[in-house]
Amino acid sequence: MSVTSIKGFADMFPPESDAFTFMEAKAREVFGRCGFVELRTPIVEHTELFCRSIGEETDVVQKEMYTFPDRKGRMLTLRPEATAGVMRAYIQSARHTQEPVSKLFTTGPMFRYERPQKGRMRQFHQINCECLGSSSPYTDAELIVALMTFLQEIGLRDLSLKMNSLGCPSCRAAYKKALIAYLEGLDTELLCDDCKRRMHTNPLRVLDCKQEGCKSLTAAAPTILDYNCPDCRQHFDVVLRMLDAAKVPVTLDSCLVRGLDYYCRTTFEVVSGAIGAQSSVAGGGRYDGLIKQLGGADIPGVGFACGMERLALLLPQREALRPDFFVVAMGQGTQDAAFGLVNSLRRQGFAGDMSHAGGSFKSQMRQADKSRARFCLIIGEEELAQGKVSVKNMLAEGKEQHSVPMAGVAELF
RNA sequence: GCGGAUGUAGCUCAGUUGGCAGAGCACCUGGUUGUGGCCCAGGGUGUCGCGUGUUCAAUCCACGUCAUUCGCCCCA
Repeated sequence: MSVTSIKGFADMFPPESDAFTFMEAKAREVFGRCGFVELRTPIVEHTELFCRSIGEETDVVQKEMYTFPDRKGRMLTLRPEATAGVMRAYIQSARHTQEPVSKLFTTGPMFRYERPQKGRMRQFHQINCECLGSSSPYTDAELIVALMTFLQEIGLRDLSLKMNSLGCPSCRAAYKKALIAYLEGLDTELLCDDCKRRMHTNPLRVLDCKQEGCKSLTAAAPTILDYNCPDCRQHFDVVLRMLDAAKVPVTLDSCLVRGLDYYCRTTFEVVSGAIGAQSSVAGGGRYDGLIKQLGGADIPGVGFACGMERLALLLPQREALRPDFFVVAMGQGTQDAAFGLVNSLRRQGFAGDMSHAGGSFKSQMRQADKSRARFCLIIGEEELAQGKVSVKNMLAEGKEQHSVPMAGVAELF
């Protein structure tokens, strides 16, 4: 083959494409029930938007974005995540002047230049929900319950919800100080190279390091929850209480630190033990300062993103849809009648097919079987002459078959 | 950006101290002028990823390269 797809960019045929359609439909249904409306934003944005929202120092911005100049030299970027574009659209449309709280749902492809591996593509797909305009902890809880309901309704089990509270800018600063003091008190030579650097630039990320050495060193580190100020603590307590009331099991994880700079207070992540190294299937949190930081009003928000490729790896196998019929045409002049019958049935809302290539009777019967249709509709010269169709139930064991008028076939379904 | 593994038929994979290229599945045809699945019999022109080297001879050895994949990292 001369031209192939780009590394990390996948084609999807059934059953994978069916799985994606299914997930999107379920998401619209579940989140729609929870009051979310669908927002579609462009795939390409000004590069600056992502630098300002995700954070200039993050890995995503530093080395993972698809950034390029357009024909007039303006720097554009293929969105690496959805939240920034949603915020931009929200601010640009002055949505907050039309409604006090906006609940927005969006889905589509995202792009990051990373090394592909299981559950990680360069073009990947996310389902996103953002709730803007409410700082209530009930909003955090509602969003998380909606997410867990969605995951349950697409058939996922054995997921765990990890939660943490990063506090507000002021109490987080106090925690950072304490954490740095703790880290400096350790034998820092035992930390990995990344963590030696990170402990000053972004000390919270040291907690999230996967290296065994770092893990054991940080096991006794001060916990961010202990440093949450009374307001933050109370906020988080209400969230946890509401999740408990909603029977959503939660695991507190003081090491859960999100990779994007804009998060504060509630953060959460849904992980699976069953899909390899890329185990995080959904993640999100509160980002109260983000809209203001992007030039909008001082409006709070919470949201999450859900990785569809990773969900697809966990999705239980679903049986493919069974068509209602397959028409077999045999003999002179039968193909026109068969073509008409297929169209008529399809217009009545039934699903089915026929072979346009003809072929032997046996060949057409094999196609009928392969299509998994419930009924095989046979039109031969004899049937044609009588205006009838022989109907064979393909799911029955024996040779059950009977003849019905062509106009009355649909009644059998 | 860094490591490991793997590239042989449409798919999953065998294979040879270096000597004519294999299986299962799938697909097609037939066994039955018009009855699928099960069974049986047939049906393959594969640049053995690509390039270079070693050799009388390379799918096999060496080097390079590209691709895929699993990890690291990062994140959904």
